[in-house]
Amino acid sequence: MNLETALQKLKEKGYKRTRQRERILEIFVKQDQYIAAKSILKEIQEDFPGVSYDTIYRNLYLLTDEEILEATELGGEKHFRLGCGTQGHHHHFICTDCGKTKSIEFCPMESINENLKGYDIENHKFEIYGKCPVCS
Amino acid sequence: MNLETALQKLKEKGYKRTRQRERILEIFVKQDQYIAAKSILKEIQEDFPGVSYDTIYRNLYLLTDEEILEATELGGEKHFRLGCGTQGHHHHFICTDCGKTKSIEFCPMESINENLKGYDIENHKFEIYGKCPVCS
DNA sequence: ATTTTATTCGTAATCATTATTATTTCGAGA
DNA sequence: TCTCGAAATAATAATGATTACGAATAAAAT
Repeated sequence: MNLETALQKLKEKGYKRTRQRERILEIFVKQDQYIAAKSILKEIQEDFPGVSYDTIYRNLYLLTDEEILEATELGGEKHFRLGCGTQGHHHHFICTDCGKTKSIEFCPMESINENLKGYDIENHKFEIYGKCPVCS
Repeated sequence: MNLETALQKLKEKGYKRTRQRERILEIFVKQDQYIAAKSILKEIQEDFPGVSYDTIYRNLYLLTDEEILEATELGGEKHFRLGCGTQGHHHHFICTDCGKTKSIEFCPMESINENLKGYDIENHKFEIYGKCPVCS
């Protein structure tokens, strides 16, 4: 996803186009990997010294809700990356060192055969963690 | 695993048998499911009103290191349960309303057949989200 | 330009977890 | 049984990530 597509998506939902929001998106467009809130804050502070965690988290969650970003948890911290909306449903291997990912086409929901009668399934998460070839 | 086996295991390693440690183990033996540190603390405080988080975490990690407990992360909190021998590795359906979980015996890692050569796999997560029968 | 409303800033609170230090308890050996 | 040193605990404070809040600001609608 590119910057303009993401901004367009926000505009359609009635969200305002702010400099901070733009800057956050830029970071994700540039770096195709999972990034921690802390790193986002640090990078944004170069342009907006007064930016607060409130702004960072509010936007990260907003963008995640709007399915522009995807979230996961690495080492006790939430990390975010640009969504893969166009590429169809898939999962990821995630490097716990650098945050880079590799797509996994296999989806466990296709193979699962458990008795979940009465359970209303809305979503699922399947992720493999470890070290990528570069980091291992 | 039963209480005596676990205590025996600790004794062999030279760890002392304390009332708190015993009580923590009892809880896990009685409830065969993942439990958060907070819940352990609450239950222990009925017998030992002054027990501190330090004691809880120190023992949970000790027991995990000694492979008596297993740890995982659910909803941003570390959870622990008795190690294999009773139930084995499994995953969860998690209700997004009430937070209750249901065990899923199926593990996608057994069925996956992707090319991950060069990737050092350390861990994985498979969770299904939705509404449990009570909440749906 | 004015108004409306979302968004941000600055700061404080919260929550889980970890660390510190003095005190207590366990249990091995006398 | 008693004593003693090591281990464990209690009480509390610190940390780090995340969330919350009121006042101020900025985007966009009229």
